[in-house]
Parts: sequence; structure tokens; C-alpha cells
Amino acid sequence: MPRIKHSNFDCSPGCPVEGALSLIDGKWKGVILYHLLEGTLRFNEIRRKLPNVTQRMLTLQLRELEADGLVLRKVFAQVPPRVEYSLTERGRSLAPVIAALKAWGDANLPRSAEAA
Amino acid sequence: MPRIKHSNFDCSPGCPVEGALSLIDGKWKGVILYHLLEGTLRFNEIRRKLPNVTQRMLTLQLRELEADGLVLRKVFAQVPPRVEYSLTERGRSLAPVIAALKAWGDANLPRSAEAA
DNA sequence: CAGAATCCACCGGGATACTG
DNA sequence: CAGTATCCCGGTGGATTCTG
Repeated sequence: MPRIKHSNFDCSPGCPVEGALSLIDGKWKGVILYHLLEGTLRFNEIRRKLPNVTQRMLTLQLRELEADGLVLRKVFAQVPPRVEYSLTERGRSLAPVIAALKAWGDANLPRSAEAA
Repeated sequence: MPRIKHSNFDCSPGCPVEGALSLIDGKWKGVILYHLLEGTLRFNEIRRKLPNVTQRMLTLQLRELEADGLVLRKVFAQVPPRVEYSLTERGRSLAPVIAALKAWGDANLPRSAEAA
């Protein structure tokens, strides 16, 4: 696994929190993981789910997730390129975290007031 | 001061994940919350727990947490200033999230191999 | 379709110094 | 003790263009 640079662990007690966080932060990773939890998706399928992400960012974030061993990238050698993204076991193991995040968000974020 | 800028919700379905994430990201917030979960702490007590944080950053992160309603800042009008930080109810409600994060980190982050 | 390349703005965050 | 105030650098992420 290619040593990723956000292994910037300062490791105070409680560091695993930061460590885990560093894998899912980065503006889109959380949502990407969230969507991938529901099944394999192609590049543009993910794009469609994230209306505001740019191709560049999507690619970058997916690559980081891949480098972190959370996402599997499967390329099909076809004329119209086809690339499928799915979660690895490690990625799937994040499910409880994402679920906790979503649960908290649903319960504590003003969904209605947020439409400002 | 109020003005929280990370209300940058793009709100694709699954947004609550991002929303929750936006509150606890920012390099030190996760760890701060983690420590605060164990009880009220003074400014320098937190600093001691986070050897690598600068006063500036600690102040900033605490202010953001406060603005997000997760942390309560209590100032004592005394000659040697005394400021205590504690979690609000809302902040405490994040416990499951932090716990999930920590559990995952403990289980999946190579604590030993990481010293590479 | 699924990117790669380039350019650039922004601001997160570190270092340092000063203060009530 | 618990902050401010400045300065400054690098990374993150946006917009746009090109391609196999």
C-alpha cells in the first residue's frame, strides 16, 4: 500500500480518531463512501450522485480512497471505457462510522433551515 | 465571529454525512472532542494533551467548535485568567461518532507498522 | 466514458511575537 | 494563563481544456 501523505499522525492519545478521520475527510470522501456502501458504481454514476463535484476532484478522491485500501477500482478494457468502483473489505468496515455520522447528521442538522 | 463558513453544504443525498463530518474535521477537532468527552478541561490542559497543536490553532478550533454549538466556553473573571471548556449536550451527542471513529482506528490502523 | 494536464485562487495551518 | 496579531507557505480544490 503506497504510503499516503496524510499519515501525518501527531499521535496524542486519541490518535486513532484522527487517523480514521484522515481517511474519510477531504470534502467528498465521506459521501463517496456513503454511496458506495449501497453498491458498486461507475465513475459517472458517482458523478451524478454528487452534482457539485468536478471530474478532477472525483478522480483524486477516488484515487486516495483506493490508495488507502478502502475502494477497489476495476477497469474494463472496452471501447467505451468502463470503470467500476466498489468498497474493499476494509472500506466496508467503515460502515458503522458512516452510519454513525449519518445518524448524527439526520438527528442534529437542521435539514429544513439549511436550505438558506 | 459567528459566521461559520463550512456551511458549504452541497447536499447530495447522503449529505448529513458531509454535514456531520464538516463539524468534526479540521485537523484537531476530532481529538479535542475526544478529550473533552472525558471531562471539562482548561485551555492549557488541552494544549498539554495535544503536544503538537499551536495556541493559535487550538484557539481557532475551539472557537469553531463553540460556534457550532458543540463546546461550551466558560470564562472566569480572575486575575490569572481561567477558561474552561466542556461539551454541550449537542457536543456530547457526538460520542457515538467519536467512539465509532476510535473503534475503527484502533482496529484498522497499523499502530505498530505506522512507525515506518 | 473516464480520465489527464494545466493554471490558479483560496485558506488552512505553522512560526513567531506581543498582551491583558 | 489564555489568548491576539502578523506573516507566510503549501496544499486543497475549482475551472477549463485536451485525450485514448
